[in-house]
Amino acid sequence: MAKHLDESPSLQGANWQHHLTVPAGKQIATRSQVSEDVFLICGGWGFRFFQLPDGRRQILNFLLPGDLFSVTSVFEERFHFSVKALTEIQISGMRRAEVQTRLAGNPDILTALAKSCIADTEAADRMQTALGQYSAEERIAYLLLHLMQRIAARSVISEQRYRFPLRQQHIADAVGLTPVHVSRVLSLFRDRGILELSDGILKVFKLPEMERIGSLN
Amino acid sequence: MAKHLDESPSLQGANWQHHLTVPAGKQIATRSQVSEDVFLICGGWGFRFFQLPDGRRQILNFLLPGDLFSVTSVFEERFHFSVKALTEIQISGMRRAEVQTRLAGNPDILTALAKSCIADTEAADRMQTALGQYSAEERIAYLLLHLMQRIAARSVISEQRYRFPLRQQHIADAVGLTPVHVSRVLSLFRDRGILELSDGILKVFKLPEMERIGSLN
DNA sequence: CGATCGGTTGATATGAATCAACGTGCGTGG
DNA sequence: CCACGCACGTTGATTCATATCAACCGATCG
Repeated sequence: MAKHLDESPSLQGANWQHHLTVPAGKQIATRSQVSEDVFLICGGWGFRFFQLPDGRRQILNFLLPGDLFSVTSVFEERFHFSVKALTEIQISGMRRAEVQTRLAGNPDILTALAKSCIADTEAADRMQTALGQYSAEERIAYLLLHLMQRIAARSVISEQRYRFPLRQQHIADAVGLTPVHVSRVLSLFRDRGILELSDGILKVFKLPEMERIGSLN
Repeated sequence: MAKHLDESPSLQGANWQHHLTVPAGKQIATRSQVSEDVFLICGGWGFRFFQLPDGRRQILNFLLPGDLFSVTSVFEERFHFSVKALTEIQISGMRRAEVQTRLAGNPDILTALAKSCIADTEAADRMQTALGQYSAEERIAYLLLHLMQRIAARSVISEQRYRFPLRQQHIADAVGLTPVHVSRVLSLFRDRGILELSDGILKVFKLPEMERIGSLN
């Protein structure tokens, strides 16, 4: 990645940090790739995934503004996953060495990282549970609820209308179903008046019903 | 937990750390429980899991000697998961406050925690991929391979014979299948001469074949 | 000796995958 | 401006993988 960046020498003293904009659909990082930088999402959506040799792909999570690609990249120079832009996306890269020296001198950063680690671990555990134990309906409801929470934490939402840039293929790859089955389940939810998802907008009509289906307690 | 421990006042100055032995099958920690301690497995096997209200259970991972229950417990006093002893188990509990003060003064501890976090995250990502994308055979082969690696990292193994205390129910709960299907798949592996699993011993006859089935690349 | 637990096996049911066709909107190039 | 291709979603028919239900076995234990 770092190779492509505009070093922006005009901002003197800031060469440990850089920003860039990536178009929708572009792959940003690849498994096994080594990078000197720790990346943060500043705007737009991305996702982290594993690509299997036979074409199957598992989306591990979606990256929203404020997310690091992964807490692990603060310590590990090699990605163990790939990352793609879902929408056009702004990312900020910071030199790992710089992040680490700041970390050593500033306990607040450690606290922030720890918080992030806790949140990621819990989210991963819950998703693992959803994939291992849940039916198709439950998984999809769970994914939507989880993303709604994350969206709502970042922007005010009204009338249960969420900007929602995932295609059905992304939902499928995240919850381990085929796109056609995702389509069927979403149609079912629509028919039952629970929610509607189209044109990048998710509208929720029966939140309690949705929680009954997809909440992981 | 801490309530039950023998405070062992004979070891003066060591009241920030204590050890205990737990019998097989006993639950050690429960979701939402608060603890002052960070726990480490010293001997035996345990597992971390989510219990769903309807009885379903997802085993998140298995805990082997040297493992913390979770890196997150160093920072978070509340467990977001439950833990059970699989075999009889020895665990060591350390006061979180003490761990944190040591952490502040000793970068080696931070490095160790970071390593552990990286390993856990990668393992979780891989397991998530297995659950989302893999067939029954692939999942079981993957789980066994993963555990074999972890066992081999802790003790010399010879002749591809592993001490393996899981019941089929545990395998089922870890990979999201029913015990009867686990039985069928294991029988199939046995019939094909790939491996044999019984009496707490896993014997692997065709490692390459197993890796062909269950390796996550 | 009966009860319980863990595993095996067979018959059947079911949820999701697969295969295929079709519709719609959209961008692109003629 | 139109025609075409392509991405995305929908729907129907069928297949397939795994779950469910049930019976049974052997070992272990009180």
